[in-house]
Amino acid sequence: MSASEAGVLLREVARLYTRSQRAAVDCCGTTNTQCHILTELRDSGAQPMVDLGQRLCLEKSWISRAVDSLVDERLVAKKANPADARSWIVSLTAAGKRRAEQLNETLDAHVRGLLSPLTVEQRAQATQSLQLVLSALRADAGLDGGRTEPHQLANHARQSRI
Amino acid sequence: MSASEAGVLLREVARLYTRSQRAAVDCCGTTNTQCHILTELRDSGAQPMVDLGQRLCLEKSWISRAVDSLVDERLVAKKANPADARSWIVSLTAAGKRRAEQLNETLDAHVRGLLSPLTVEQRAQATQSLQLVLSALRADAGLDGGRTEPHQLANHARQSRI
DNA sequence: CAACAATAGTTGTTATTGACAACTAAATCG
DNA sequence: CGATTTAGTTGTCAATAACAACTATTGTTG
Repeated sequence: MSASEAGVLLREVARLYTRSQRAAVDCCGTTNTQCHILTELRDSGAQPMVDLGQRLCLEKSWISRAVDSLVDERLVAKKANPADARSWIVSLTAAGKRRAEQLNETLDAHVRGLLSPLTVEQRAQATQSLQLVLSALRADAGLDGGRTEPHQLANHARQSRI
Repeated sequence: MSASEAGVLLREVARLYTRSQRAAVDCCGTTNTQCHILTELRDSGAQPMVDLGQRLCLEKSWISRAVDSLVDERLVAKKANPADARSWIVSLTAAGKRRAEQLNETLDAHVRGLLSPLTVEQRAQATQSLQLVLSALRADAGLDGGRTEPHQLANHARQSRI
């Protein structure tokens, strides 16, 4: 289990889970990222799009379109931000809240099913480890200046123009 | 850390790592999936496309195009299968082998960097857990009849040849 | 052996995820 | 006030992937 296999491991896990998850989410009539936004709004409350983008480490254009699609489905609402006329406050509608709950249950059930072959201890350990990996990924994606490469999300700082 | 958060956890890890990895792989001039195929060929040797698809849990059409793109780059070669005129044996070229090595080193280094904030024990635990999660995902994706949904990849009872 | 079903691979089409660039409008700072 | 930064929108592009329809072979069965 040398560290030299970690690359392949994470890669496979990410790829296969993304696929697996799509099927699970599908059944609620929602796509993966919509689902993310809903969850984020549920957990962090109403917020402008920039915040949403930063929290999810996603680009503003992507957020903009994803949010619009959710607005079309009446799952979220865009309200004018009294503090800044350029920005919208995005929030869950009642239907959005319901959908978010439903999605979360579905996804949790999905993962529970997925990990059901593991023992209780293994599952606990896996959850713990995933948490650590997630923190590391978050740090890499947005919060430090990613030595590996800039990535445009990792900076805000430099990259002013050009 | 109740199990009820596992859904969000895996989801985030998968999403963020996929993104993070793209940047790492990019620098070798290879895309994520090409990278997968190269690694698989390196690890399992020359094989027909069907096998490749089964091993990676990917659809034949996707494999077909991805392999073609690698052939265009002279990283893999398609040779007629003497045992079956319908199929090609896909193998790494010398350049492909080199690229596969390079990619693996790059990805491993990437993950090592990513997980460098963790302690040695945490990393070991994470690797172990990821392995378990991966097995679970593999089982879900292809090898059992996926109670969640069939998924069309779930149907290869035997691996006759090889 | 001929008819037919299954399999390998190709091609066309579609959807999702996401980045980047260019733009508008509003905010902030000197 | 003017220059710059920021929030969001829109357009375009690439990667990832599934599904369906098709060709060509292979395997099976009456």
